[in-house]
Amino acid sequence: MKAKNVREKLLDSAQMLISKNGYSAVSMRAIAQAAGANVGSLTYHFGSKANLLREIYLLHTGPMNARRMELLGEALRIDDLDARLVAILRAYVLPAFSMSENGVGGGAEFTRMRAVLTAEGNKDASTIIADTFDETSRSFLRAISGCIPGASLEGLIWCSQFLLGSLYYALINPERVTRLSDGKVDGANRDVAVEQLVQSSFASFKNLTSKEDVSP
Amino acid sequence: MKAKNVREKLLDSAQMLISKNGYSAVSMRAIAQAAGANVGSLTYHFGSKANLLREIYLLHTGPMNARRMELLGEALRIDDLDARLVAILRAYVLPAFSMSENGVGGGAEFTRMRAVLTAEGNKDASTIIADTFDETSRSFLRAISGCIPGASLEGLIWCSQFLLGSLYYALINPERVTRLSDGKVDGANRDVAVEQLVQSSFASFKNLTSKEDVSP
DNA sequence: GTCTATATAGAGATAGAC
DNA sequence: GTCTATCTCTATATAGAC
Repeated sequence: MKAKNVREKLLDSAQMLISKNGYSAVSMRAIAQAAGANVGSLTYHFGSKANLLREIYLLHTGPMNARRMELLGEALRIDDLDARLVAILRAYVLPAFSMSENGVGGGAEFTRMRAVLTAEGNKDASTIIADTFDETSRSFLRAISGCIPGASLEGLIWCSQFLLGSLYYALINPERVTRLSDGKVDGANRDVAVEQLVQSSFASFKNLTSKEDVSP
Repeated sequence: MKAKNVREKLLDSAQMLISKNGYSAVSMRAIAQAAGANVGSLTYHFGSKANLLREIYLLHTGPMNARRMELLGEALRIDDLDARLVAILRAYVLPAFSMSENGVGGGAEFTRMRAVLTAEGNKDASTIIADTFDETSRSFLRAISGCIPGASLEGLIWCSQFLLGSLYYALINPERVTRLSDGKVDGANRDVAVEQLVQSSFASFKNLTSKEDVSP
């Protein structure tokens, strides 16, 4: 835990506030205040609010996709198709929920921020988000497809869409889990969330297996 | 398609704009302009932006939950557990995707707006959203539970969380489906989305069936 | 019931002192 | 590199004409 300079503190505060309240609702003043800095320093370091957002993305996208691809590579070495599929799904989900040691490469807060930005459909954000993650998604789609003989493209695409939606919502609204279970299930427990998500989407994907193709 | 008065037009425009861009990003001016009305008329009819949002909710929540509960009642009359579960899931999903004839009672745009508001975590919104839908969710949870012998509460809660997340994301980001499939799958086709979502979550829920309890 | 005009506050961004 | 001060624009909300 080394001391952070103002620039890093500003990036942290921005990510934290935007992931919680959305991009439009968070003012540069609020970001500066949360970082214990001044408004002027924001424009000095980043020039504009849109560019501040871009810098946050640049900090995470590369490392996060690298982690995903590395875990995917390991998963693809598994022979058993079911075990491989589970490993692939975990490779996709894990980096979205937890960061690497150096504090970049994904994590729940960054993912939650992405979820909020996607929902807002913000112009500043969409140009940045655009296809940053699509290449990785395609690699995972191919890998998943290889585990499910006879699955239709339509089914695969929709299931992967539902996987991402489930992932986002688990981070956006964990309170609902706790509330709906009368406190018996903790929505904020991310290890549990990851496992439940992996199991749930595994079942969905497996369900796509061509029904005619059940020869042993 | 009867002629709409200014008040109704303002409600429509507000819902449309907020569902697309988020609550904070949409100004009262933009809402008034989209409705072909004046800013002053907004405060006259609704008093404040927060209350405008409340009125949109009041217009939909009652009828939408009524439709869901009616469809749920029909589903519960089905004897076969698998067929019943599918019907229950469809009863939950359908009203979120399409309105009743009178133009209220849910629909994709209203649901999308709810998704965006949840993501933004907006204060004005959260007090309104709060527990408006929780009672319905609880009824569905009980009904689903009755179809899956031996399912754990934890599994049921998480699967229902993933269902809602999938539903929201299907409406928030349909472009991703189209883009990821190179145009081969149309993310905007809501009939298909509903069926894919029902099938996918059916498989997830069924997967919760206690493995020990497979006596015929 | 709907408009124009306006009050007040806050936004993003800039210039220049230190 | 970080601050203060300020410019300009836009926000919500209000008051009063029609």
